[in-house]
Parts: sequence; C-alpha cells; structure tokens
Amino acid sequence: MTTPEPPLRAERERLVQKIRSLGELSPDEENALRALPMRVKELRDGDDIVREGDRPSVSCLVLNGFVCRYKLVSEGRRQILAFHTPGDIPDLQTLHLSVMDHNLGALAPSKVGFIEHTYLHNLVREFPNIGHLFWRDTLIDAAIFREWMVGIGRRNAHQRIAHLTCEMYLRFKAVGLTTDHHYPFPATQTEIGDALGLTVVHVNRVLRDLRDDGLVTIDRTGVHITNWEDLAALGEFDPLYLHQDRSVSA
Amino acid sequence: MTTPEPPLRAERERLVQKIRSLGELSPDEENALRALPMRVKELRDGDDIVREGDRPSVSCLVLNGFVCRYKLVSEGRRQILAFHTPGDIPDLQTLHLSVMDHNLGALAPSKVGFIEHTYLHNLVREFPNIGHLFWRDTLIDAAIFREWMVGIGRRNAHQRIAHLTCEMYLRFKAVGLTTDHHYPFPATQTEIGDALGLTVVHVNRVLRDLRDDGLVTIDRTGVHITNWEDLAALGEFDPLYLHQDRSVSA
DNA sequence: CGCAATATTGACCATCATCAATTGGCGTGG
DNA sequence: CCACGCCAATTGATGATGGTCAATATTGCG
Repeated sequence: MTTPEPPLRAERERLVQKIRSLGELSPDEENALRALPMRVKELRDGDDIVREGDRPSVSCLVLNGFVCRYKLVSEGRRQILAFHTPGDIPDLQTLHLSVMDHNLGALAPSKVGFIEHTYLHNLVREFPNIGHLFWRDTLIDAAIFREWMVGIGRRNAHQRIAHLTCEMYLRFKAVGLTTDHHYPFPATQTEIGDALGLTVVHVNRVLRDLRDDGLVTIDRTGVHITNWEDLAALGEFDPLYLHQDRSVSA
Repeated sequence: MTTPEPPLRAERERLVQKIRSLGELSPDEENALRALPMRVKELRDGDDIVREGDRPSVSCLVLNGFVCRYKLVSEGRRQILAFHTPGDIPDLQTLHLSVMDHNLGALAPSKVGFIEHTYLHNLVREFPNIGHLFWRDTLIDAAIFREWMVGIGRRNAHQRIAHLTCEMYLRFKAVGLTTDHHYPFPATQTEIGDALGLTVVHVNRVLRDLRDDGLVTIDRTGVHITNWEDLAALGEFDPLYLHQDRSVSA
C-alpha cells in the first residue's frame, strides 16, 4: 500500500508503453513516468474505485486486471461507458473536471495505482509534451465514446459485438497483451450487454451465432478471434478512430 | 473573408462567454480570445465543414447558426454525435488529434470562423489557463457523449427526446440564447432521429405524444418547453454531466 | 458437496423499424 | 398569380429485432 513496490516494474512499464503509443517520448519523459509515486491497491471483482459525485484528488492507473466506467439509470439498468486495459488511466479527466459524472469499477480482481493530481500537474508542467499526450489520451477516449454511440445507435446486436471484439483486440495489442488472435476478457455476458445496450439473453444468443459462424469465441477467460476478416467486415470495423498510428496494426 | 470584420463583436463575444462558463478568465485572457484572428465563412444548410480523414490546420468556431458532428455507416444511415451552439469550437480536438474521425457540418445557414492551430497553440503557450479550459471543454464534450450513450443504450424514445431537449436548453442558456423556456433549434425530425438512434417516423410520433402531454413543443423554429419539471423527470435529466457549475441553472 | 453466480434455452411480447401514401409549406419559374 | 416540385411532417399498416419472463443447466469455488 506504499510507494516503492518491488515487483511492479512490468506493470508500471505498461503506462510508458501506453503513452508512447500516443506519441514520441524522450528518455527523461519516460523516466519521469516510471518514477511517478503511486499508492497501490488490490481490488476484488465488483469493487468500485470512484463514484458519481466524488471529487477525487488522485487519478487511477490500471496496473493489471480489468476495469470499466459506467452509469446507473432507473430500475437497476446500467450502461457501461468504457472498458480499460492495464496501462490506462481511466479517470485522467479528473485533472480538469473535478466532479465525477460516472462510476469507475473493477470487472475482475485488479491492481491499480493511485497517483496524486499534484504529481500529475507537476509532471505536465515540467514536461509539456506529456501534457499534450495526456490531453491526446482523453481525446481518444472521446473518440471511442463516439464510435460506441454509432454502434449502439445504428448497428444491430451482431455488428455491435463484432465491433467491440475487434476494438478490444487492437487495444490489448497496443499494450502487448495479445497472443495470436486471443486476448483476456473477463467480462460476463451481462456486462457485455450493459456495454452494448443489450440484454444478457440476447447477448447469449448472438455469441452462439458468432461462434457457430466461426467468427469469434468469447468466454470468461477471453476472446478468440477465429476469422478476423469476416468479423471486422460484419462489424464494419475501421480502426481510424483509435488513432493508433504508431502501433502495429491488425 | 478576412480577419477584421466590423459586425462580429457579438458573435465573437460568445466564445468568451462560453470559455468563461468553464472557469475564471483574467481580462488579459479574455482580450486574447477576442483578438484571435479568424477567417469567417458563411455556410448553407447542409454544407460540410470538415470530413472524416481530413487533417485540418484550423479549428472552427461557430459564430451563429447550428452545427453538428456525425458519422456515416452503411446504407446511408448516419449517427449524429453532437449538436453545437454558437460559441462552441466543435473540432478543438484537432489541436492534438490530427486526423478527423468524423464529419462536421451545418444543420442550418451558419457563420463560422476558422482559427489557425498555430494561433491556438501560441495562445495556450502564453496563457496556460486557457489551455486548461480548452482541455476542460473537450472533457465536457466527452461527458456529453457518455450521457448520449446512456440515452441511446438504455432509455426509450420518449425519454431520449425529453433528455435531449433539456440538455440543449441548458447549453443554449449558457451562451444567452434562450428566452423564457424557448430556444432556437432548427433540426429536422430526421436529424433528431439520427442523433438519438431513431427513425423519423418514430420521432414524429413521440413528438406528438410529448406535445399532447403538454411537456414540450418542437418544430423547425425551435423548442418550447411547456413543463420543465415533468419533462426533466421523464428524461431522468440530471445536469451534473454538463459541468456548468458557474452558469445559472434551470 | 452445495451454494451462488453465470450461462443457456424457450415462449411470448413490445418497442421501434420498415414500407407506403398523403398532406402542407414554401420557393421558383412561367 | 398560380403550378410545379421539393422537402419535411404526418399517419396507417405490418413486421422484426431485441426485450421480458421464467425455467434449467453449468461452472467456479469455499
């Protein structure tokens, strides 16, 4: 629970990897990112990290596990707004938007690091380039929201699931967490439905269809993409909105 | 089409008003905003301003009229991602995200001002506070995307339209463009449908319901909210996500 | 082994989409 | 001044995607 934890090198490095995927970093800047003091916390599946209405004085770096942002609406319904992989700082926005307008929670046992805003502000003051890249990160965040809006608003259930699995594949790949066409994805079918504006029942049926059609297999352990071409075509997936210019593509 | 246009004071001032709604501005900062050089352009209804794939070297300030961001998907379907009022800079993100991942177009005859990125970069270098407020603006942009996702994913047609009319009321109010519970809103029913993931036909029916129930009346000239309380309740409207702390509330 | 959460399947239903036609407003040209 | 054309609004009839309700099967795990 304190600052210098011995076996955290690999996890911290994913932050550097993530930020480097957004733009050039000098060695000094990389080291400054590596040196960020953080308070590490282990989370259980389902634990909330920040809630709507909070005014946190820290931001949260995902070290490992799987985290999501969500909003609750009436009658226990919820909308998941984003999934976050290790290396992400899902609430980076609290640097400039003091009140949380949604929740952040763990979808699996996870480890996160809390970084004081003061450290982050000092960091961007000393390294304006890191400030640009942080800003850029929140902009890509917004680009993903937009693409999800298109999916929920204008694509059918099969296309939405196809699109989501393609997106997450590229995002996991950017932080080196894919092997062949597989990546860890611990979301339940309920959670997939909450992300895509569908019910569990329907998600279940569509997953069977996609599996039967040899496109993709999804279970609690992860996602196996068995036919990238057809899956991307079905979901009309165009990775432009991820702005991953400097990563390897699919 | 050139920099100093005589009768633009009121329109330019809306930018100052908008940015001031995001946080404190010093007199110097306000004047720097007022002095931004821009190339003014008149747009017809339907004109595109920037397109997906473009790499603009300017950002676009809405001086008057009504502008939206949208994406096209297969079979002529489209999803409108955002509406923008005068005072907004809808593509401020191009400062740090060089490639446009969506389109920006006018929904009515409009006047916009194009501002060179170099001027904006110089501005935020000289006045870091303006940089923070610009960043903040793009974050609120993202907060609105999130709220729209919730609507499209988890609210029915009546709630979505109720919610949208409430949101736009507060946003128009923040730049002083409302009178009583009315504001100009030139979107067609097709465009409202494209924003909310609905068809024209259904939008039309729901608008009739809301009018018959005495909640809100919408036509090409604008929106009359006849029963704010019930309308906001129906749409489960909570303005927290607009982060308008320093504006007057409803 | 047994609970609890998740996955799966069936039956039925509702919201909203699709297709199609009509009306009304408005600008333009004869 | 009126006819034509166009676009938006409106309404009816019908249908499909996906939701709701409910029951059963699995799976993970203490």
